[in-house]
Amino acid sequence: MERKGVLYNIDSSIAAKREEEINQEVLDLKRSHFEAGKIQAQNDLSAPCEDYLLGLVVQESQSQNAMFGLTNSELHDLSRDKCESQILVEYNAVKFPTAFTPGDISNVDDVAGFFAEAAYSEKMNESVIDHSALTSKGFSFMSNAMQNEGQIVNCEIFDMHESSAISPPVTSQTMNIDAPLTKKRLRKPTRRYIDESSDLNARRSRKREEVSTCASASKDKFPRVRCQKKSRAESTEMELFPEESSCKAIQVPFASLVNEECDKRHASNAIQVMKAHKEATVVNPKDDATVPKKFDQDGVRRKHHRLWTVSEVRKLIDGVAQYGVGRWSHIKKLYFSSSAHRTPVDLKDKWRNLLKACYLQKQSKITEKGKHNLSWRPLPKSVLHRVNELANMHPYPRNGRCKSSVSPCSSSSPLHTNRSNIQ
DNA sequence: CTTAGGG
DNA sequence: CCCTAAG
Repeated sequence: MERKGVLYNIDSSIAAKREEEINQEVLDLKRSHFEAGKIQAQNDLSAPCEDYLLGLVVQESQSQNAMFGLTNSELHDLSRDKCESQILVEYNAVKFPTAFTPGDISNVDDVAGFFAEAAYSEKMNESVIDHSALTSKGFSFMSNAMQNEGQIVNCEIFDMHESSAISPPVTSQTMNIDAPLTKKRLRKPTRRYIDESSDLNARRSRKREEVSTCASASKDKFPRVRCQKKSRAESTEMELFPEESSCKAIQVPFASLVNEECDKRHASNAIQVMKAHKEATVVNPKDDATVPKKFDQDGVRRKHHRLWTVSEVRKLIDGVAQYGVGRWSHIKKLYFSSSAHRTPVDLKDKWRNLLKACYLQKQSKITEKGKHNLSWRPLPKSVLHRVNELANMHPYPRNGRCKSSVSPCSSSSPLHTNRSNIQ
């Protein structure tokens, strides 16, 4: 208020006294207008004020303006500010001690309706309308005026439509006041339910609950709905993201697991096809497809199926070529040290599967059937060829003889050393 | 702990 | 991939 400073500089006592007089006049007039029901909206609130101030200023212009050196517009602004703020602050001080601040009322659509409703709410001393309801209404009102997100978030039990739909007639206010109350009574257990469900889910180490900062009108309905309905979609969506590198426990319902496995198989097939395409020329694409593991509810039941990439298969083949079949731990240390998964047992199983695939491929080649099994089709022919060679050179212990007979020393390049001893 | 083998 | 027996 620099103008006030100007006033005080000129003559503090006179200025203060004159200001008080002006404010008092404004307040009295405004109150009389309001109580007479003439003020019903923001337009009505400001219009009489300005009209009055115009007259006041005109009147003042002869005496006070000359004295204080104030222009008409300055005085007009000064008085109008006080007119708008103080009268409302006074009312708010009575009705809503904490809900209002001066100046927030500028966008109010229906002042009279709001005040009338407030008065009605105050009249009802039933326990149903507790102080929180009143306060929340006040906050809601203010939020509506300010369009402030933070305020709206704080006011959780409020429906914006009801506020904007409030109309001056007192008869309709019972409906307006009853609707939020019933909703509130219904929503309270909802919140508890949300907490409980979220705790339950957290205890099952499943999904996290997102805090919704949405400021929409019906946001109060969202948490419960999302908490229940979103679980299915969100669970599948969450597993698509790699959690921690250690693949800590995430549990999924069995149905979800199955479906996702199917989806992953398709996706990985596409990836493998691409890799096979690349593999023709490129050496080793560094691609450990980060597929999250799956665990069962009781703990580490089953890792999610991590599909073997072509590069992994090649690494495995190289390892087998170098160390021989059966020394899976060594192969794992040398070739799969980077990947935490792929235990030696996994390598062994994969090798077994590779041999099986190779055998099936040979069989299908013999029968000359065009239909290939989809499971091993994405494997490039070079890989299968090498598997075949290694299968001949290092026959699987179960099928062939003992492995020591064929792999006495780690032959670095087993390309030509394969005699057709045992298929 | 590692490996082989069945499921 | 999981589980287990055997070394």
